[in-house]
Amino acid sequence: MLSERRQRLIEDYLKEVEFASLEELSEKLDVSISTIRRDLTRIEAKGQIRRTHGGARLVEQKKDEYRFSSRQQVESDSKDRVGAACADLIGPGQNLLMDGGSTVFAVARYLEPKSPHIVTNCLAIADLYAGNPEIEVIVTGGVVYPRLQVLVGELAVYAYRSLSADIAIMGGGGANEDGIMNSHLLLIEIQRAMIASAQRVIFCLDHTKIGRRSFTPLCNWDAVDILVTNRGAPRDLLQKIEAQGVEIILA
Amino acid sequence: MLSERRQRLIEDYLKEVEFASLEELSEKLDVSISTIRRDLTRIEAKGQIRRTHGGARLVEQKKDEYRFSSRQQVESDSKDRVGAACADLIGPGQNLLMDGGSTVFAVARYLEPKSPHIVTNCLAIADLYAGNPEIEVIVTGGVVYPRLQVLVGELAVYAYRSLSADIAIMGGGGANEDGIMNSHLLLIEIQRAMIASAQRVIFCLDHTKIGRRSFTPLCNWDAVDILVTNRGAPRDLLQKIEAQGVEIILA
DNA sequence: TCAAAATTTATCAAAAACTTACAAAAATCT
DNA sequence: AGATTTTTGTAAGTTTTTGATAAATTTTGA
Repeated sequence: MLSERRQRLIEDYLKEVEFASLEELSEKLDVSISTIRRDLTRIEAKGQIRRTHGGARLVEQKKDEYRFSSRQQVESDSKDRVGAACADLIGPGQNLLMDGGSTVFAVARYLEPKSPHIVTNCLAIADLYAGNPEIEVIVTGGVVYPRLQVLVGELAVYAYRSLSADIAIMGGGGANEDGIMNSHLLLIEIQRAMIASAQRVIFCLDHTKIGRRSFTPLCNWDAVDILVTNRGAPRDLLQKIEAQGVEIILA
Repeated sequence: MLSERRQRLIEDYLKEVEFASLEELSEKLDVSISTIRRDLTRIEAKGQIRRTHGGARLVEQKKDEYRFSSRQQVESDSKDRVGAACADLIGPGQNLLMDGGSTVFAVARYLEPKSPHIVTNCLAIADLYAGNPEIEVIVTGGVVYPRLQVLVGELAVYAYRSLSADIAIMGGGGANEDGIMNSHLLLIEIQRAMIASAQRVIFCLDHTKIGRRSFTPLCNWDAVDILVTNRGAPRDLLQKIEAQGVEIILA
């Protein structure tokens, strides 16, 4: 049986029963438990289900308001892998500052098991965990920037300035050997406040962003502790970045 | 058995019987008391149940204002009419402060033609117009109050305090001839800041709220300019409120 | 109020489940 | 057909969950 066909069947089955154990799926589809594990990991990356000890459960679908309709689709596989790899770096109960943007949102989707404390100016992230009492979410406040569904302006900057956190998880519009760039001054103002308030700074940029230019310089690599990206990013550029003291993680 | 499946079963069982002892659950699910304890602790963290000595009981659902999903259905027709009537009071381009709660959300749904400027601590309202460039939405910031979809705490109060607006549109848990009440101190703190920053104060309370008590007094009728409610509210009570200088609008 | 009984919390070893690494099998490409 | 890539199953080591027990706490009943 083709793996893709099998994964489709698993999804369908989970939509019926909500939960399934690995053993149950293994018997039903007549493949080993390991194969089921791998399948579930892949399906999870697409966001439809969530793995648990011993099985998997269906993720209740949120309203489609936050679908990042245009961009998320394009490189969603890369973003997902970067998101999962970045989430691995987070310890349980840490204080996180989280940016807007689809890549950072992909990180957020994998954070549930870490029970983090999240401060964000991204409405989608706030919504993601709004009903989950195990995860404390603080929203910065600010003016809603319609295109990106993030909060910008004085209130947002004020909120980030007035606290300190373990880690800032950020995205960007592009990066080259000089540093990171983003598309809008309003966003940069906020990201600078985040960098200033966090002990460690992690940037998540899928491979399409590495080597791409954007409008305004945000910061140079001195300010960055870790860069999470995925295979496909130009090797030579990554080496130049690494030489500037940035730890690079390839998903 | 999967731990997550077991926890779901415990929830379901408690919804039937309201209370169950540890021993009872242990036998029924065929796991040790220790395991049941751990399960209950986890379920409690989600807010569905409360542990007691020797067992656990279902948490009685609050019948107050701030409870979206379930409550919204029940009196949605009343709330809708109140919402539409309140929206009629708003002029184009006015600055509004908007509370959380399902009745105020109903108002928000009718506001689009007015192109208002909205300041809110309610995530649902922020979502509603997040993609609409014609309506400026400012989010106050604050800690997400789980499953109520509102932001509370210092940041929210700070945001409301630091600006002024034409109208505050608010909800509440109940009202009688002495004034308006709500269910939680955190909410009251915020509502008081809203009242202080708005020129006019409009309360939207469907008929089930008029004459009902809630936990904590919020304000008396002096602070209120307009009360929007619907037919079905007790006449004598409305007259007493009107006598205190409140304009009453019956949807 | 005190002491006995019951319940909870903390701790630890065993069992179950997870991850990673690697070799065999299947599928795809040249 | 032969080489390369992808997929699958197995095995070793790690983590999580579970059940049992002892110490601390709360409740009960005189």
